[in-house]
Amino acid sequence: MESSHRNLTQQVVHELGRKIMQGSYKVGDSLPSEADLCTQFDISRTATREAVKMLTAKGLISSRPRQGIKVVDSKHWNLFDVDVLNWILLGKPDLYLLRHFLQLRLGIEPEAAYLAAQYAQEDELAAIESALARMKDATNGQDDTHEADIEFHQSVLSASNNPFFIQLKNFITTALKVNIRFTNRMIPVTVAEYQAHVDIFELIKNKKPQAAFDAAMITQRATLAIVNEQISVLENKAL
Amino acid sequence: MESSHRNLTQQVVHELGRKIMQGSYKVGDSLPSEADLCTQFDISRTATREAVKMLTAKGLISSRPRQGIKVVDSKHWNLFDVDVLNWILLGKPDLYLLRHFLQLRLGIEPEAAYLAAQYAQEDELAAIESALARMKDATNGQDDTHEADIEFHQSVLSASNNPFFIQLKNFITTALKVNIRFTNRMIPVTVAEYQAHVDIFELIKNKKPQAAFDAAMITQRATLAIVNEQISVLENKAL
DNA sequence: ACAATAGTATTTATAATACAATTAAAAAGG
DNA sequence: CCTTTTTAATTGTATTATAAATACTATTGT
Repeated sequence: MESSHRNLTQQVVHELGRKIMQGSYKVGDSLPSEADLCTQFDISRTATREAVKMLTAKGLISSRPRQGIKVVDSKHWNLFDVDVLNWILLGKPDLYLLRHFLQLRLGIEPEAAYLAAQYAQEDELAAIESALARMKDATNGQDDTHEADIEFHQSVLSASNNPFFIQLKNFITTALKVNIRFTNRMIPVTVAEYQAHVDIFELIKNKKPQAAFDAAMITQRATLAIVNEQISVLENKAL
Repeated sequence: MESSHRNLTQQVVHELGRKIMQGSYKVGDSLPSEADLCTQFDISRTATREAVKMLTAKGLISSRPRQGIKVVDSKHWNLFDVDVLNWILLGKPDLYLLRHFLQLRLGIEPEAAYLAAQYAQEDELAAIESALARMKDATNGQDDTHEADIEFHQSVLSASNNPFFIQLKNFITTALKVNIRFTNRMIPVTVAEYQAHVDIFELIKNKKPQAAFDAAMITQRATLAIVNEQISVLENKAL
């Protein structure tokens, strides 16, 4: 038990949530009944039921008398919930999932840059700049590459001053982590990548929404194109 | 009680969730203790605790011994949860909220159209076309204007074949409903609006991703510009 | 044989009670 | 004044009992 600092309910939520998102329990499958879960986890019905309710609240399962506890259709899953996203990450993300993440990032991030260029306050600009400084250090191996990258994208979302974009920080963070799994480079951020980020920041700072949008869009489309290419190579090999 | 068909826990979840999103309980405020909630709703601790756990799972509250039950910072709220969105709708959405909704729609919908143009299957195209037919009927007063509009936007998201975009159907639906509150026209869809939707559909059907993206983007930017104008009129009046 | 009805058993829903664990705040001690 | 200890408030967990919902089965009437 690496996570005994959390209470019983939370541990069970985590365990069951993980299994559902990993596919151990598939859509339509029944989970063990309350009684069985109690014995399996060796906990009271109280804790079990509270865990079931939390997973129900996240849209993963339903629970009705006589029918039992079932995994509901994935269209009901709250994919933007921070826990659900982490459980996705604990699974085995494939290239198709990475593509899905990138496709939505393509929708969100250029527009976030646009809004940041319109609405960013001084302190929010400073936060982006601070992330950039960490990225520069990372090119010299003095800071963590991936963390700095994540911080940059998060700070742009914050600067949008839109609560919906801010809520999507979880999503973007997870998307970046999935990306890291695949690129899997231990090498530092390249100078070119760093410069692309600096360019976006400058456009935000100088209040050029459309230019910031375009700059973000171009780099995102390029990344997506690479993944699309990888997928078609893979699919041609499979024939 | 208009909603006694739901079980006790769900009723309490709804009641408390609504109050939080309406601002009756503000960020940082304490909710009544478990014991007080039991007496207020005249239910057992079991039902109360399960409701608290569900709201915790949706990121609205935290619950710790001695500290009690508190509304957490709004950046933790799962704003894309279908219940949370409905509670937002039950509040008093203002123009700023409408703008926030439109800003994210601007990110999502053009890209959804782009993906639909790439990946839509026959049946998904048929679904979009069916929504368009309802919109056309609506221009003649033979169908509900707003429902048909919502169906159109939902069917485009479905056609993206991306689970994240599909999950955002709740969000878009709520955004459209908020929009309806403000435009508040009982008049049928205008021919121009209908034609704009037809154009996007044609571009999706003919697999022109970039053109579909641009067409969706243009209409969305126009809508947002109107709201921005309304807000600046309002703010100038307030001086 | 078939359909409608009633009965049965399984599972979750709710309640009530007891005690444990946590922790913020008060009290005690230096 | 600062640190430590105690206290009390609140949630966390367990147990037991009963109610409600509902899928399945059996019965009954035609």
